Amino acid sequence: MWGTIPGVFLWNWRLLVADQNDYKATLRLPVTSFPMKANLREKEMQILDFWKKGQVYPRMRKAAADRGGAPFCFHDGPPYANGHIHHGHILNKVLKDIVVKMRNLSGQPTEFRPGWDCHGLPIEHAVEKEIGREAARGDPSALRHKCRDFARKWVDIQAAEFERLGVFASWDDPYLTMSHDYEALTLREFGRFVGAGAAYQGRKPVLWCHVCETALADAEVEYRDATSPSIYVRFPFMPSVGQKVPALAGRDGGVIIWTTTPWTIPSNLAIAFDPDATYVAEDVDGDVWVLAEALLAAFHKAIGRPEGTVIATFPGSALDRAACRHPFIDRESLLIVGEHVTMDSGTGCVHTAPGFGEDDFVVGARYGLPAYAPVNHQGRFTSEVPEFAGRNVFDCDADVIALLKANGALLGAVKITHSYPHCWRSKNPVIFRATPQWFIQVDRPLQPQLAADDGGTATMRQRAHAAIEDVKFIPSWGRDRIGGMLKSRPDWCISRQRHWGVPIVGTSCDSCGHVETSQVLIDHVAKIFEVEGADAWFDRPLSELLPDGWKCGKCGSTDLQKVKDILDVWFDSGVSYAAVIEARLATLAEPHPRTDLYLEGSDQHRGWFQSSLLASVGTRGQAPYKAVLTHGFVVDGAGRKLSKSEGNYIDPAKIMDVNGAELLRLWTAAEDYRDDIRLSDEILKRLVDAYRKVRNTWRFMLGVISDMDPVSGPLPVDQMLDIDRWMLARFSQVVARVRQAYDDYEFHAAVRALMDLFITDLSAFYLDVTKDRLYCAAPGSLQRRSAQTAVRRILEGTLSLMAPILSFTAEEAYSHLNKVDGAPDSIFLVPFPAATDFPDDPDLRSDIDSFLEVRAVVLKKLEEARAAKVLGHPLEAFVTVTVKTGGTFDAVLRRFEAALPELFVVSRVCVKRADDLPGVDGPADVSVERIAGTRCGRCWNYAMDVGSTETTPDLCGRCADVLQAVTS
RNA sequence: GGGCCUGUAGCUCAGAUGGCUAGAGCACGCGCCUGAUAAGCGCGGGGUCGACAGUUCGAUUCUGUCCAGGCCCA
Repeated sequence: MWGTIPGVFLWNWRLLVADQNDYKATLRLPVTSFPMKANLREKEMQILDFWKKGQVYPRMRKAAADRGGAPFCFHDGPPYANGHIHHGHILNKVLKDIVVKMRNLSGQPTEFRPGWDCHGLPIEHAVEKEIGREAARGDPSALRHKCRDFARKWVDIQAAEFERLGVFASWDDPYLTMSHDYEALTLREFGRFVGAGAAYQGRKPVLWCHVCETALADAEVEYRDATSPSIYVRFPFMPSVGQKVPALAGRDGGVIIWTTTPWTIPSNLAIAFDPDATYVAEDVDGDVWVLAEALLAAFHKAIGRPEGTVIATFPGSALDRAACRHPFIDRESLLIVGEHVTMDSGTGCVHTAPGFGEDDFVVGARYGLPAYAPVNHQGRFTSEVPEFAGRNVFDCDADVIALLKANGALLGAVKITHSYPHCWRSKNPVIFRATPQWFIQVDRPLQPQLAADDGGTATMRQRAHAAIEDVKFIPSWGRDRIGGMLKSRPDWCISRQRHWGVPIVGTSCDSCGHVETSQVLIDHVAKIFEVEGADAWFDRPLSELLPDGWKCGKCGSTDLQKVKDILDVWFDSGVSYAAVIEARLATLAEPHPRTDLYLEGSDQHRGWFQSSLLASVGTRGQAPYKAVLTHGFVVDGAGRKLSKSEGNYIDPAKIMDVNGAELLRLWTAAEDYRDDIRLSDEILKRLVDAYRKVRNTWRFMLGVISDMDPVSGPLPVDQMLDIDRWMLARFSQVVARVRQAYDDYEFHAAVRALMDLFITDLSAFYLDVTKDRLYCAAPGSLQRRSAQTAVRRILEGTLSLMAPILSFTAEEAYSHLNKVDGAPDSIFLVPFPAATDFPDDPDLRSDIDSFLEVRAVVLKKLEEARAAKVLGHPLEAFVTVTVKTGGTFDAVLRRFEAALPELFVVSRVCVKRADDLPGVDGPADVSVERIAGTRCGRCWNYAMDVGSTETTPDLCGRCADVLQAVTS
């Protein structure tokens, strides 16, 4: 153990008779080496060391396995390997730790294999900053090796920080998304989608800087004010408009759009309406204009023309799939509807260029519109737009406006200043530009064998919806949340134009430009990755990576290049089920094994919960998990998000420094994680108080039982006193409640049930009223052993039940317990008690409940007597209780009559009975007076028989007997 | 702006198919003890159940709107 002495106390028998005036030495006061002051900062380090050296985590799992429980499969979601851990990580990992410990102690062997997400932009950025941009661009291999070192460094740091919290996990065997086998598997999983035909190349607008000639991530964009043209443009009706809205049949007119990027007008393919908003057609000097009713006045003010006469009113949905004509290109502009249309500004008719806007792309895709983007990587128009070919798009704004004007389509043009995205490096305004990307198609029918449950015809989206019906969400609204996102999500764009990740393995042909990949190619390269990692794709020439005979599938050329894209990191982590869990579960008899639990913050409904679901449904036809538990975010005492700049940030390192990790563990468990969980100084203070209560109560219990031999000391239950048996019966209720709370993942309810036990039942009642027997009764007497038996069993039970939460303190207290030979050396090897381990006695519990009602009256009367200075200590009281003859309370007091002074902690109790209790509201009429007589010098009771023994005139009969027995 | 969620004493949490003066523990106040002592015990004060409407004989509990806050989108 770690430098403490087990709490066996050797009584100094000679003291018992040393001084008749100092009877204190003849009492059995609590004795323990378990200190009151926790000194957690140092103690936790010793305990961590004990756990590590003692192999407690693996032995805990083995102990559960040896007991034959069904394994529980938990899967850790990988945090991102950059930076120190913060509150969110702590909350998440401690919750997982509680689950893992609770399952093991319940008898289900459970492994916690931690993981880290190692690829991706943030790490690439950090490294790029370190080595300089040019170096990073020039040598992707070197960049990747630095990224690998960087991620490895943070994995080690975070692992140490997590371990410091007392989290039991396989820290020396984590899974890393950058390990060779993981990278090989990630590629293979991509290969499965390729093999199934579910992965395709398409185009999608991404943020693009034409100066840097590169795609940008959201994080690489900063918003600053810019001046842009603001124009209103009329798109002339085509006949289909009149067919949809009869009032417009045969009329000249147009739909009015507004935009601040005139250069995108040549790429317009559609105009989007809000399907539920009201639109009007107004006659303005014989021409009919269509726009949203809500923006009519603002529009006319902007163009400086009075409103016309409204000739028709209709919902936006009325024009769905009608069409207008492009103002200067011979092309249709389809009228469509989309939820993204707002009435904030413009006309409610949104100019839609799917190649140049995210929303435009998504809504356009729904109508089968292509991501038309006739602009090259330098931001210049291609020859597809002959009017502007070769010119930078921003330089063309004025000419587009002029062209519109010449065609009579321009209704107004002004300059506005607004917030616009800029490249964080070149500081230039960026554009959205459709570029070639790789996608996983969501609405494609799955391979029939994967959708067998749905008759073999379901799409991936449909199958995903069906799959979550069979998942338990905790809380249950998680299903609605992920379901809602699933419903409207576009195809999964899995490519990134970056270096630090798993490459999309494929070739592009120098001769014909054909880009291709296949499952055969991928599996071939994956074999190389298994040995060398994904770095091989960057380090080796293509010729060494291709299978024999690989050539362009279109023209047969062998002049090929590597595809340069990498996979989205969400794909990496999304396949973790396949990488980490699947092989382990394959040994089970279940036909479609799934992980028992995923446990992450609620932001992961969009993140890992969903990427894992899609990755698994697309390749296995089922969800990877049976249950999904989500927790809220850490916020301050007022419910606001934590932020260093707001000054409401409490540094977790500081909390650990002052109060130890234990307090953060208690905080995690005590708060209801389904909502956001709050952290403030007051909350921490309250938790410190609660912690001390538990610690002191354990300390007292350890002290009280220190002289009882754990083998020969305890009494059989049927020999125990009523009140001690009651305590066990009450504890059996608590065990049931706590274990239920654990099973339901309601840790705060478990904490509450245990705290109630400690405060209300143990400290304020049971341990208080038992003190007389524990201190004064003869060592080895039935009275003492009866109480000690109850205390010991409850101590052991609560240490075990509390261990998943107060892991450090439970372990520490357990080390101070005098144990049976061969007893486990760690509390984590002691299984949870079962409720049935403790004999319930409903009649006894009910009687004590009634008794406690009477006790409340007595306590109140004692308080009144104290206030009136009639007495101080309750042992100075003589209590008379009058109850109604034949009632419940009569029977109850009769049952406990002999023990009443002990149970009220007073010297004498007289029970009277009456047929009627006039003016009494409550169970009994109670009166308190100061007791006459002499106080026993040893037990301080004012007993009737003090002085009845000649040799000890200052002792009561009981104490005289005790001393007599011990000394003779 | 949209989706999902939350709002009961200073703090953490209970609670009610709508029905007696809305509960607990802690904190706070007052007191006791000094044989759990940087402990232990007792008593007490404290809430317009986020706000406003509606349904109802009756709402904190149901419905709607609003306010405040959180996550994810836009």
